[in-house]
Amino acid sequence: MDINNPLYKGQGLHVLTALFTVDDGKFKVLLLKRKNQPFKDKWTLVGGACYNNETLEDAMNREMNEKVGLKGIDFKLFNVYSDINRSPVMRMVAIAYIAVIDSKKFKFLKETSKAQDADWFLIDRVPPLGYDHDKILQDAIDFLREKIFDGDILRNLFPEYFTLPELYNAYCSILNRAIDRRNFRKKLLNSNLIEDTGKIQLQPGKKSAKLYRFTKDIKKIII
Amino acid sequence: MDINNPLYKGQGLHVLTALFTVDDGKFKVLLLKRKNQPFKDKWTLVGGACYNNETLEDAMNREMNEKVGLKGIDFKLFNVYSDINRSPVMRMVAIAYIAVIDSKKFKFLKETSKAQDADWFLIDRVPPLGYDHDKILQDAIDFLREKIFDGDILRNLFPEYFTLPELYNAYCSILNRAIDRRNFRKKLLNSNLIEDTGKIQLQPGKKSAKLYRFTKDIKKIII
DNA sequence: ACAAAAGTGTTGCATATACACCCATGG
DNA sequence: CCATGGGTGTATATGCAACACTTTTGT
Repeated sequence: MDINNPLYKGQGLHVLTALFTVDDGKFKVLLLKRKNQPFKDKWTLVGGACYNNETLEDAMNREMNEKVGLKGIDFKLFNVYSDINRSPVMRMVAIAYIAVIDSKKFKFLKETSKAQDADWFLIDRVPPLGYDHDKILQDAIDFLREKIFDGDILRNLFPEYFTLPELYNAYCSILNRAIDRRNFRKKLLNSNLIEDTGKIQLQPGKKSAKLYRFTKDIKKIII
Repeated sequence: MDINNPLYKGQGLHVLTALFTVDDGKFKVLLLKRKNQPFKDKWTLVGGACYNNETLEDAMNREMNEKVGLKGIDFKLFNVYSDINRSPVMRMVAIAYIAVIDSKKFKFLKETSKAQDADWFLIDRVPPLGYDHDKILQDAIDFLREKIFDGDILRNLFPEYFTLPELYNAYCSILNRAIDRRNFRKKLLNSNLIEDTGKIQLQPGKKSAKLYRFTKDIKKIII
């Protein structure tokens, strides 16, 4: 390739994550309020520009830390966005990831040097977003709902132990519909996705529940 | 973003397609022999750099035409590759697509201004490729085999009519294993992926076979 | 005793698999 | 009549959906 061809110049890469949680039975997405132009003061998904000396995954980890103070999040690629004018600053192609985390174990920062605010938003109370993030978020929701039974995409929502009713409620919240409890138990227990830990969770005011965990061997989703 | 930050400069985008066919019952991939540096004289997948005034899809169509003279191919995203040194020229992130076409209807050019040679290679007779295309090709094969029953990814392999035995042979070639013929028929005919055209193909030396076509409404694969 | 949540089985239906024979055609 | 390849049905197993009652615990 001719590195001096002007058609190759001035291209950049965005990395973005639609970062979800289920908190108090509610399906939510983490948004941040931008501190800088473009789209200053607008809410967007978590992300930013990839440097030329890092992989996309490294960039996503760095941005997650810089913008909202989160580290060690697993994310999965789900799409790529390349409309020429999706950024008003320069040509930026967005690589879009999805992640689901436990909002009690992964605490975001309300303000950082790169964002003036951040918060969990109910999925049906999302304000208009900057860039093309409205569409990207909707695609991410569709992707998550489509793939939720196909792998361990909820692993980081329950990084340690969990009871089946907890997992069940997370599924129902994300899918926004009731699932049959008995069928859900059978399906999950017959999969090799989760395993019994032998431990019991004593719950005040409730019957005790068995504790499960995600199995170590990752069952990957091919995007 | 600070457009003058040197960390944002000098990034480029590759678009690549692992372009497959089934020809004479053999699963093959289209490779081209590079005319220019880097990797001059090496075989690679079809692709090239994306310009800053076109979408990735436009770039892929243009490269497909420039490098091997093919137009109007449908391709699907399957992965992204961002190792920093995957190109020796500059930082290039590769967006990788997959496509399957009818080698009798889509004729490639042996030589173009951008490639000194091109050819279909048996999938198990692929020479060492330039860039990281060996890995990308292997990922593409895995993806295709994983998704082959989930959508119309073979639509362009049979752009018009086809008989069920023809489709059956394509599946077996790609999967590299025998499928039960009766079960294959039931599965495909019960799906709404293909439909009977009412036409019959008279075949010299064989029993006539019904002709089918892919249905219009595309059943999309969420990548 | 009652309220709240955990836990458990069966049946019917749809889909996937395994498997063998008949039919049409050309030579 | 035979070789080639197209076309078909049945039986079994497995996965999915619908459905209600019992157990534990705290109040």
